[in-house]
This record gives sequence, structure tokens and C-alpha cells, in this order.
Amino acid sequence: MPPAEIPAPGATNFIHEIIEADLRAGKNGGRVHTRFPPEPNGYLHIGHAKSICLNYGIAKKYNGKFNLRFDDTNPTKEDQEYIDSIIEDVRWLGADWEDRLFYASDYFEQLYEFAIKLIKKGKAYVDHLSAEEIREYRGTLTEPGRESPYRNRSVEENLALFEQMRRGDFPDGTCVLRAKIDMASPNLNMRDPVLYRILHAEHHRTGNTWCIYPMYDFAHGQSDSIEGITHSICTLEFEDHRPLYDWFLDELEIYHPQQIEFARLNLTNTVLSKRKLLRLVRDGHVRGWDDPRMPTISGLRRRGYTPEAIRDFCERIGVSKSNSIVDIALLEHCLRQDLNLRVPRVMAVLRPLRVVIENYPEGQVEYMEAVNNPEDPAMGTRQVPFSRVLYIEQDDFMEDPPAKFYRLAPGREVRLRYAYFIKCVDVVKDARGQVVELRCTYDPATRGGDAPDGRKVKATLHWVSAAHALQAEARLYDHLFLKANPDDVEEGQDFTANLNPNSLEIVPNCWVEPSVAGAAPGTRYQFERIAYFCVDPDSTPEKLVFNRTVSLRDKWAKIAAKGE
RNA sequence: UGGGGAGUGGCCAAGCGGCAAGGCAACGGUCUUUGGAACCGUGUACCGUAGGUUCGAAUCCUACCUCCCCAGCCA
Repeated sequence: MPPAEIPAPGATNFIHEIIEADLRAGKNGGRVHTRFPPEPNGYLHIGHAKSICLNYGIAKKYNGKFNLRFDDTNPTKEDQEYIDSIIEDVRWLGADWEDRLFYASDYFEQLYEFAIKLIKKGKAYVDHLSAEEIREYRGTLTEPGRESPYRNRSVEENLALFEQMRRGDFPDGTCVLRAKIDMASPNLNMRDPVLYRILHAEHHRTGNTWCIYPMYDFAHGQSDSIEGITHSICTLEFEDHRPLYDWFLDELEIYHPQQIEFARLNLTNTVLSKRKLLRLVRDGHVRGWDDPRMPTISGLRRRGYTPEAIRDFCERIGVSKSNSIVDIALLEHCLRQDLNLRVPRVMAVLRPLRVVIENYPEGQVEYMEAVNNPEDPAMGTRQVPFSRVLYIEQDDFMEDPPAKFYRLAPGREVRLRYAYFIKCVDVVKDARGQVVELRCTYDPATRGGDAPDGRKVKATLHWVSAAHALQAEARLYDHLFLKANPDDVEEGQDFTANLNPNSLEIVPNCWVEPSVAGAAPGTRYQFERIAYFCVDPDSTPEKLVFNRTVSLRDKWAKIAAKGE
């Protein structure tokens, strides 16, 4: 259920409540305008999706507007690659910024003018203290800071110095522009924060036109103001920056957006910080930002997630101000919920066990009609070839079955989905005693899956015709981290100690029914009784490659696990 | 021991003074040509703690406890 389709009135979280109160009070002339303001220094992840859905959802719900703006104020960490990926991801998630794609760098000249205004008001000064000295002068959490000796330079001197900074007269680190607020403030953000620093770095958009760049704090609030953002929604850690943003807006006498903070998303069994995700990529713990195990949007997309499932998830987790860790099982639930209704079924055997139907004529092939999706008859049917030699799943046979195992066993009869009842009459083993083949017989009267005499079987197995099946590789993914909280480690260890060594299992020799031939990367299927899969971009016509998106819920797995 | 936030069943989360929604998870069961899906059922939540106000408090007041964020010329 995309946010775009639920314009139903009524607050569903505390931010909606605030907005509705504003609307009732006639604030902003009834206007609602939000934005998503990423820094292009990494890939977007599921936590960002929460913010995107929140902001875009609000714009849709209250008939407002939504901007995409890059807060690109630090050229040393940003890159066009990130801009491209972010644009792709936000669009894929379904948020529409129409023609309002902006960059904080679009406002560099304006921001510079704002700085001049503060200097002229005697509210900003050029400080020649070194970075270390500034830190020392800032004081601590419990002790007030000290004023810089350069704090009381004249307006003229500050203007001249700032002009020189812009002109490039000084090397990096020589001096900074600082706001003149209160070195004794209990809020460290108010202790004369740095506004501009010298960075002789080429900016991915403005090139070399600037060698001074505004700090995020000096750019963010004003950018929102410039864009007429009515509700600046951000995460909790910016709560104590709010007084600073308010100070800028007041001193500059410009439009005043309202900042509202909410708790960022945390998910069990994964990490959601850019720093840690970057580390996983750099250290080769995963194959890249779009590794299907990554909680990045690109990773989830490659894994087979749908935007709808992610939106539904973001809807269900709610929005509050308390730090929380959402169970990743909820994300997976939303995924299954969505996939179940729209993804076609297909039969595939991951770990093949050869089955020969002794009484089935050699060379004969029958085409069985199979339903593409029992949840949606409109998806039609397909023909699946059946012949004398088949493959079934190794797990579907046990020579010495325990009590609740209903599947195939010596002498037992089961149903082959959409085909016949078969009975196991013999088990063929190799020299090591491994079962390598099953000899079975079929009952021609059970074609279609029912016995005219009314006898029942307790299990239905999926299968594939050996002569017709396509070879494939399956990549089975599991949680990236073993512990719900990856940061729960022993002294001296870090989160990588909790990495799941089995987060990727490659099953090289699988067989899938021929109907999937030619499927494009990204195509999703449910391999019946196993899991949802999608075609990976690594797939070739010769060798199909499938990613396991999410497994089916498996009651037998639970029963089996309990038995052990 | 400065400032800013938060504490409701295993995990999220409603609740805004009148006698604790919902979802996920878990556990039973029904049904089933996916042990899938669907459907039905199962939790004495002393609402962080202790006091107080009130006929009545998760909701108001006081104190305390615990957790998170802030000392980048990062965002």
C-alpha cells in the first residue's frame, strides 16, 4: 500500500498531529512542504527509506510538495556516483520530487551573502585559532568554553578577511568563519560554531569556483528556508542543533521552517550506519553496495525486494521519538505479503535427487497444466513437461522417516504437483552408501493429482523433468549478522566479530522448469515450497543465477528443529 | 556531577484523566494438489521506580532510576 494511495485524513503519528494542528491554525497559509536532504557520500539504506516515506507520504497526504535536495557541503567526501545512486533509489521507492531536485551547492552564493550579513551585524568573525585550539577553547560538557582572542575583530577586518578566504589567499586550515554566540552555553552547538572552513577541493558540482565551504549547520536550515520547507523533519541527533538553526534564521530574518525530530530506524541482525556499511564494502565482507545481503536500497532491490514491500514496512513501523530496534522479521513479513499476491510460481529443484518412473514409457513427454499463481487466477496457467526421469528435492526423501515426515520414503506414495501420484519402490545407492537415485512407479489414473478411488496422500512434492530443466545457480542469503544487535561484542572486538559466516550459500547445480528461460534480471518467482527468488544481473542465457529473496515460512523446518 | 531526548507485553506502537488498540514474533488449531497462503484461537501488560493530586492516572505533579545524543574546520 504505497503512501501515495492513502490520502485518508487523520493523524497516524505525532508528526501528522503537529502538521494537522498547524493546518488548523492556518500556519503557512495551509501549505505543506517537505524534503529529503541526503548528503551524497554513501548509498541509501532502509533507514533512509523510512525518512523518504515519511516526508513524501506527508506531502501526498496533505496535498503538499516534496523536494529532493542534496546537502553537498563537503566536497572531500562526496561524489557524483552517490548522487546518481540516490536519485535512482528515491525514484525507485516511488517518491516524486517533480521538478524540484536541488542542491545546497545551488545556494553557495546566497549562503555567502548570509555570512556577510552576520559579519555586518557583528554576529560572526574570522578566527585564526587552529583546529586543536578551537577544540581546547570550546570547553567540555561540564565546563564553559573560552572566547577566542580573535573574537572581537572589527566588522571591517572580518569582512576583509572573509573576502580573502573566499579569494583563496589562505591555505586550508588557516582560519574559519565563526558565529559569535555564547562560549558559555550549555549547548555546545552554541559555543561559536564554525560557519565556513577553507577547503581547496574541487566540488563535484561547483568545480573550483569555491575554496571555502559552509558547514552543514550553516547550510541546512537556510536551505530549507530558501525552499520554503514548512516542516523540516530530521532525526533525533539534530535536536540540540535546533536552537542554532533558529538563531541563524532569526538573525538572518528569513522564513522559518519548523524542525521536527524523530527516531532513526534500527533493524535487528544488520547495521544501518554509513560508516559501518562502508566498512563492510571496503573490507570485502560483502561484494559491494548492492550486495543482496546489504540493507542498502540497491542491495534490497537486487535481492528482490519491491518498493511496495518497503513502503508497507515503513508504514507499519510507525514514527516516534524513542530509540528502537525493529525486528527484521517484520520487513520479511511485509515482503512475503507483497510477493505472495503478485509473483508467479514455478518449480525448481535446488539439491536434485534423480527419480526414474519405471512404468512410464521411455521417450514420452506430457505437458501438465500448472497454475501460475493460486492467489490470482488472472495470472493464468502454463505447461510443464513431465517425463520418465525427474529430479526432486533431496530433502523430500528420507530412507528412514521420522514420525511427522510426510514426504517420500521407501514404499510410500506422494503426489507430484500437477502430475501423478508416485510410489517409491527402490532406493539406489553409491559405493559410499549415499542415495543417488529413486526408482518409483506412477499411477496413470492419478493424472492431475487426484486418485479416482479416493485414496489420499499426505504430501505434494515439486519436481522438474530432467530432460527439460534449465541449469541454474542459486544464491541463498541469510542475515548478515548472527546477533540481533551486531554491536553486542566482547571487549576489544567490533561488530564484524558478529558477521554471519554463512550469510551467503551458493548452490551451483539447481534445475528449474523451462518456462523461466530468457527471464530478465530482476524477474521474480516463487520456487514452490522453497522461497521467493529473483534473477540476478550475473545471470546469463547459459547459466541462470537466482537470488533467494526470502524463504517461504516453513512449518516442517520448525518441527524438524524441535526434534533436535 | 552541563544541555537535549526517551522509557507501554519478546520486538515495534496506539493511548492526550474514566477503568491498556493494532502489527510482528511465539504457541495451538482449521483448511489445503505449495507442511505456502488463508482462517480461528492463545498473553492476569501491576504502562521505568517511589510518592502525591483526584471519586478515578499509562495519561497531571514531585523525586529518583535506566538508556540514547552532544566536546568534527563531518553530516
